[in-house]
Amino acid sequence: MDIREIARRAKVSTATVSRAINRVPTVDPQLAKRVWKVVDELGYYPNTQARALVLGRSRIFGLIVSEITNPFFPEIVQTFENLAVENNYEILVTSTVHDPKRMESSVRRMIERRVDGVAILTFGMEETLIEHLRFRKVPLVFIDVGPDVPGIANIRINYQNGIRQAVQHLAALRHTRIAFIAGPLHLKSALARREAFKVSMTEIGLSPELIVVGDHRMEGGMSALIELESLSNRPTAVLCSNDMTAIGVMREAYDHNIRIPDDLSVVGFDDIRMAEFTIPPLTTVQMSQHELAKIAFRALLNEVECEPSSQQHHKYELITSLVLRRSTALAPAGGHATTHLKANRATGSRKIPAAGSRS
Amino acid sequence: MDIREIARRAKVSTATVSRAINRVPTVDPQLAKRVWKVVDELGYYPNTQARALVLGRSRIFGLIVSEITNPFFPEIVQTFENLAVENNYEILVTSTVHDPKRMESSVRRMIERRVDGVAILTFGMEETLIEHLRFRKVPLVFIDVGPDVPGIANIRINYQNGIRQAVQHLAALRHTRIAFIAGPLHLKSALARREAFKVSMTEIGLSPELIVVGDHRMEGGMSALIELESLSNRPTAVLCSNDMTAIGVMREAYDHNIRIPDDLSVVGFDDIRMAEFTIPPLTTVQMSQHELAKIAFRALLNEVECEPSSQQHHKYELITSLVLRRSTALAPAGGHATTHLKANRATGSRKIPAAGSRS
DNA sequence: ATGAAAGCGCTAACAG
DNA sequence: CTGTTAGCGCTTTCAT
Repeated sequence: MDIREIARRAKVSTATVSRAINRVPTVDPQLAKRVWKVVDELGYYPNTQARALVLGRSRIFGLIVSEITNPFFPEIVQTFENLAVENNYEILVTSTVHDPKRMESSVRRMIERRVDGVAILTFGMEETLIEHLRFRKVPLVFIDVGPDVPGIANIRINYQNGIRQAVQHLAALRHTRIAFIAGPLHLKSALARREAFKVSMTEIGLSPELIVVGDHRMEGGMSALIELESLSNRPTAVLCSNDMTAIGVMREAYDHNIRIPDDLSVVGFDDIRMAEFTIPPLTTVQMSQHELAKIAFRALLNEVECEPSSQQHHKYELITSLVLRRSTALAPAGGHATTHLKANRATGSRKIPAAGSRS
Repeated sequence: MDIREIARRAKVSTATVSRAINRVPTVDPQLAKRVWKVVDELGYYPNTQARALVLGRSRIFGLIVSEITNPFFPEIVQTFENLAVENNYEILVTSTVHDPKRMESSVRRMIERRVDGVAILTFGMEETLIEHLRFRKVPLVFIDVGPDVPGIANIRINYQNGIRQAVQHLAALRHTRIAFIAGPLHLKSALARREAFKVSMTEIGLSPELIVVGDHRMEGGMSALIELESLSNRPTAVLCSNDMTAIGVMREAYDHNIRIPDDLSVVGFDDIRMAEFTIPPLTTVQMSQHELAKIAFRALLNEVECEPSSQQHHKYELITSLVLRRSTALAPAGGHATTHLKANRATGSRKIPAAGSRS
């Protein structure tokens, strides 16, 4: 069943069918109705591939993510898809799963399907692969790490804002020994977060010395906490480079009978959905996945639908900001309202040897 | 840059280029090499749309899920994609987000893009939409709820196995008042789980009377726990229709100072990734998302690549089974090793009024 | 073994 | 306003 069949049955030419379907205004309403009638009766759907072939535009946007199973991404994919549906686009999602081979195949598949644009929302990406896309003049949008060249939209993340809020929130809670668990330092995003922590601490006269490095996974958070707790000047609060790390910290704390937030305040970063569901609910720096996806999609759409003459600024920014939940409290050493809780807790045994002089 | 350009530069016909690229064995190795050289130099990638148009096969599989943000699905999408990449397929993922309009657009998009098959891994789906697909003879695979007609593969989920294990595990721990928090009962899957619970209880001489209904979301688990705790014969263990419900139960329990598993054992269903990360780690019935995706993909591939003559049985089964973590313990009323913990806990205040005679 | 040419389903000139 | 027709980039007979 193709456009010719419709034409035959409606007793018009294929051109008219095409025009009717695409709602070209100049077509006679009588004929249009006749066409639509047949279309509906037969349940005809135009073949998008053929259409793409002649139009030279596929109406597909590519979306490359690190891995869809990372809780940071599903929200992004969903928003991206919603926007795509609204605008009659299709999306082609691929995960790189941190594998160079997969990154390559991701890019290849995008090119083969002739996508109209690609959002690369991934942590780290081979520059050479990007060249393939650039070479073909495929509109691109990057998060955070994109090369700073014309024709490429970059979404800059303002890490400083949210991290400053987090640090100041903790400071206001009388914390002075605030630790930071960094992510893998070969990632620009992890590096940027750590730097933001350093300046935020320095700004308020605290020295950012308690920094250990994790891996942005729960395991890294778990071992980081152990490391931190074995220090002589243990922290009373810890800011994590992402939420999974914070979840690892809370899990390890649970195993060692360290109470969150009474004994230790913890703050995450990202605000993944799960952050609401942890015990206790996680106070974290939000980097809105919804906003991010929205900006990325708009950037792509803008690049595609507008003339290349109207070269937009190609600069987009995403602000981060703290969302308060229940994983932070007044510093325990201060002798405040939390004191009785501390006393209560003292009956529990902490399994990590206390090298320093807490309590 | 198209196949003609390659042909021109390699001084062969487009037919030869096509044959070389598709590794037709009869092509002269000399020529093939010449072609490949040009292809590599120019970075040529064949246009998949054009290819699909002439071949009549898109090499795209559709994957319809309820919502990608539901933690049950990302794992499935990832596995499905991995398999697709291995087999040179593309995937077109759409979420229905429980919206009839979106279900319709999902199906329409699948048809428009001429997918070679669709896996409908969703909870509930309009029958009429499925007709559109069937009408076009698109190979289909369903989870659990598919109509039992030829040409449609069905993945039957064996709920009974895992749920029986869960119930017997709880019973072995001396629990007798075992509650069940069901999912939305208009879903076949939720219904099946509840039925499995009923027979599992009955099998071992326990009456399945403590059943309340949730919504498969955290909120439902939270209010279900409140409901359960206000009963005169409060349960000592609760089996949940899915993991999100269990997480809601644990969260509500935390707020009311009910300790898991000391005061209340909880078991989930699904074994989503998050189940490992909860506090405490959740004992749950695993319904392997990895296996599910694998079966679905194989079913589709089988349907597409094999002659319709070799009508396979079209029946696939996924077994569920219990995975033990740390959210279950001996029933508190039994006077066992947990007693001292109970005494300890007694100092904490339970905010839900104790209507019955626990303690 | 290779090339010429037809055609996959659709849209957009162009003519009428 | 409508129809005829020439491609879009590719694969595949059918000749050679």
